Amino acid sequence: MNNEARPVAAPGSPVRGSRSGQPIMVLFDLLSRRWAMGVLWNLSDGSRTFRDLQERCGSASPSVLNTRLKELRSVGLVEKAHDGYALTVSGRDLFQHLEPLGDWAMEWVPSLDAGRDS
Amino acid sequence: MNNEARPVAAPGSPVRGSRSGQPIMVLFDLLSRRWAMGVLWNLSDGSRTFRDLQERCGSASPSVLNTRLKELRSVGLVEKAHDGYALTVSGRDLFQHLEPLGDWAMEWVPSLDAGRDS
DNA sequence: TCGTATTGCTACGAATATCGTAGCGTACGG
DNA sequence: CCGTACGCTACGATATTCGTAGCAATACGA
Repeated sequence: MNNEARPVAAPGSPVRGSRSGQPIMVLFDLLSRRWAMGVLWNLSDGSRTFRDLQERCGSASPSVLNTRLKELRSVGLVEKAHDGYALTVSGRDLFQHLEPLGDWAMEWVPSLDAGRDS
Repeated sequence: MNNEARPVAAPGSPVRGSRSGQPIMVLFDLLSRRWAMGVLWNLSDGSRTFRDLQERCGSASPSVLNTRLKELRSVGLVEKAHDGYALTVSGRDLFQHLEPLGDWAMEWVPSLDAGRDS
């Protein structure tokens, strides 16, 4: 199959090219997988079902979504709740550091149009 | 060719599945491309040459690196300096929101080993 | 002027990741 | 039963990334 959860981290050993094994690169490696951040973001305000999550992530394919969920669960950022998936304590902790990006993005995005042509 | 800079954003229109067009999703879409965050991170403490960046990014292939650089430049986060590449003002601004992740990662990574087997 | 080193970058086939769609098995309500 | 929603798997088609080779331009010393 193609949607196996790729190993995450093992800091100090090369993962997806993060040869340095620096913690931040391990984290970037994880977060830069498709929809990883989107899942954290969408779980931030409460637990959601698999299919709900799917919609909110631009109809991401179930295989990738499931893969991301496995990975995020394997590193203890996400867990299963009786009513779907939810952030763990450290998941919420990480989200707090992601949250400011939301405000930043809202100021940044308009400046994109500025340089877009007409 | 394969290493064309993919369009970034156009908030409101679907990009790589970010159907919502929410600014944060536009940003996530950009940042989750391979090495995007790594480039920002490695440029944070001064300008670097193309090849220097390459090394620091786990020997990322030149094609991807160049593609990322094009994209990051096209959205005004990175610019060419006489001695390589450097963050722009808003690039540094964004980095400030990324930086706390470094500390977080250093506390988080050890907890990964804990649950890794024996 | 001739190496030769370094730099920025392109080319391109092979390897991976992601998408899109179909569909299975379970649980629940009517 | 029947319909619906759920979590999730299967799998071929696409898209992205890797790995390696190599070229043009610049800089440096011999």
